[in-house]
Amino acid sequence: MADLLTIAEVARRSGVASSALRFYEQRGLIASQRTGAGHRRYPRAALRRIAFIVFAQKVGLSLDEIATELGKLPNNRVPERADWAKLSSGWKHRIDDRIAELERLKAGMTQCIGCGCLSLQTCRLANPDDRAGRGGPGPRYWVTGKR
Amino acid sequence: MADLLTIAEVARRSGVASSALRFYEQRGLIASQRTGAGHRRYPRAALRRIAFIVFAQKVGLSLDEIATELGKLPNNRVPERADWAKLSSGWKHRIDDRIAELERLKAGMTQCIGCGCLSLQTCRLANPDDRAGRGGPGPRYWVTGKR
DNA sequence: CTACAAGTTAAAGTTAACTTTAAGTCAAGC
DNA sequence: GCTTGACTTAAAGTTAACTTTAACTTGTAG
Repeated sequence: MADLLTIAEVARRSGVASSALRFYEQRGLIASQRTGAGHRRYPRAALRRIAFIVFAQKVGLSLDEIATELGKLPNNRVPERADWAKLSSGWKHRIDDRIAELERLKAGMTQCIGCGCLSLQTCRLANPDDRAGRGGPGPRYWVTGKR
Repeated sequence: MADLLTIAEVARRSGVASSALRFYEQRGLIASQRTGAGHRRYPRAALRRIAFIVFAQKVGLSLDEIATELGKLPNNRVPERADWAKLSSGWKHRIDDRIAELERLKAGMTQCIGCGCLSLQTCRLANPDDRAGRGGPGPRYWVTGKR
């Protein structure tokens, strides 16, 4: 078992496609050594870094945010357990916020829709951040960005 | 106060941009009458339909799915409270699934990362649907589609 | 020596949900 | 008669996160 992994091996073991790995490298999320032929070789530690990326995505972080997080890791040594735990410590709040929003929506299904008040103007459940209140063109509205 | 609303009025009252309303109409999610000049006019009931769309999006439905749901409404009369409630009854399960996934991720932050097992191969938290197990090129993988 | 599998790059394509732009119509006010 | 504001359409642009494609290079097996 070699110490360095090919891109195909990393793809198989992480479940992340080779094309995605190249894309991550291009975005600066991961790095690789090169063989004489220009082929990528990954140290075993890369797998954990990739796992972190997948995990963070599930939590809802964008690749830009993940890149920022990864930038906080020490670059003079291989990160250890405490380093990873430190990065993910802030996620709890984010997850809780999202769960709270979903709970609110769930309550709204029976209460808001049930009572017939399904109106964006008045209903705080459908319109918690007073979306209807914004005037002017303003910044581009992204549904995914709102999540 | 007129019985029919212009697109600007509907946009202001719903918080949904005019361009989005036209887009929804193009997608068959909403409909409008036209004046002699070809301008759109909306009956008051359209506001509730639009509110439903916004609400459904927050729950996580795609516009395609919402279109399907809206197709289940009676078309021989204006839908009433019971009709709307019926449509949204199935959302609870969906919301609960998503909440469960988030809870799992939250637990994984302290357990999985904390214990140092952050590995896509072995960890059921980061890899609940055995993502790493899929072989071959397979269908296109969309992060958003997995949510 | 020739196949073949596996790797490389750059550039273009994909998806959802809209927004922006360009070019034009129409009624009302001055 | 002309400007203004609100509206129309069709088509192209935007964003994130990748995938696909095309053209090419390398190491290894036979």
